[in-house]
Amino acid sequence: MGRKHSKKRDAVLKAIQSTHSHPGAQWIYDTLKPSIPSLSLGTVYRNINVFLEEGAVVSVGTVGGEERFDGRVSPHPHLICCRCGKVLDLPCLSEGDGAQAAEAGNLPGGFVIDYRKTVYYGLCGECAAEAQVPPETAGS
Amino acid sequence: MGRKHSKKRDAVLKAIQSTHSHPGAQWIYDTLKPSIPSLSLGTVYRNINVFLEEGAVVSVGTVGGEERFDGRVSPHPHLICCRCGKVLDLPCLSEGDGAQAAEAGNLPGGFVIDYRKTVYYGLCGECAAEAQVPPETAGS
DNA sequence: CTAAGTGCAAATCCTTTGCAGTAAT
DNA sequence: ATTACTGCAAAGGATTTGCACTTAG
Repeated sequence: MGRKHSKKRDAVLKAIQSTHSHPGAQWIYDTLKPSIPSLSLGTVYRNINVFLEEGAVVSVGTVGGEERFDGRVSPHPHLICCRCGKVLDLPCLSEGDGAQAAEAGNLPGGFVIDYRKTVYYGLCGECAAEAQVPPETAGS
Repeated sequence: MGRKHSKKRDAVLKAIQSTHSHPGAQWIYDTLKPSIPSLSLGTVYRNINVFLEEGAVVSVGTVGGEERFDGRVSPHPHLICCRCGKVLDLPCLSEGDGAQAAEAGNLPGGFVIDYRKTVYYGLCGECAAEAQVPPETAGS
């Protein structure tokens, strides 16, 4: 139970917190590997799970089969680009705004809500632009 | 492109639409296998992907590593039990209520929203009850 | 007949785990 | 010393895919 200090764990957490890219495990590994050559992917996974338990990191969800994380743990919605998989924050909206409505009642069979996740899907700026003129289909 | 008729495809769709359990591929396979012994899991997966493209089915998200689907395609929030993984509908709330706010503005870099997914996490009635008196820790 | 659908098994991909060695307390 | 942390590689589980065969149009 008692947790010991670990440079690698610190590095993994810092990597997650230092980016807005909502990274997956592989990204963290690739990013840290150059400066910590002895790092292994298994350690990245193990430490991510530690952070999730501690609440130091939250999961944004799964994009293209890969779980993505966020070091900003205050509840806020996310935008996910269906085309490139980019994940963006939507800081303006509080995640709590609608939760009350649901918590107030109408919940099936005594369901107790803990937290909410809201994700908006669509196209990021770049992909929206490129979608106008598809790569190969440069016709029209 | 032209799609042909397929009894197995029909069966998979009906299976998804006939339940409120928001099934995963394996559940669909297990459910249909007895009545269609020649069914294979690969076919289930292939057809699910067809439905997703067509919009006949939507993905609720990934629960415990498994993707879960919903035959009710009108946007509505879901409840997911963190303990048993059960997925429930929250039919009272329209999924559109908050989307406008986000679509109105403040979107980073020209992001274009297509649709939204809202999921509430917590404990379903049964798990909330059982959580009071944990299986092994029958103390207190 | 031609193209789409399917079973089967192998292949992928992401993630977890067992074990033996390393590091922190 | 004791216990946690880690590398490595194998294991696991979900999903996809190639290929030969079947079936719908």
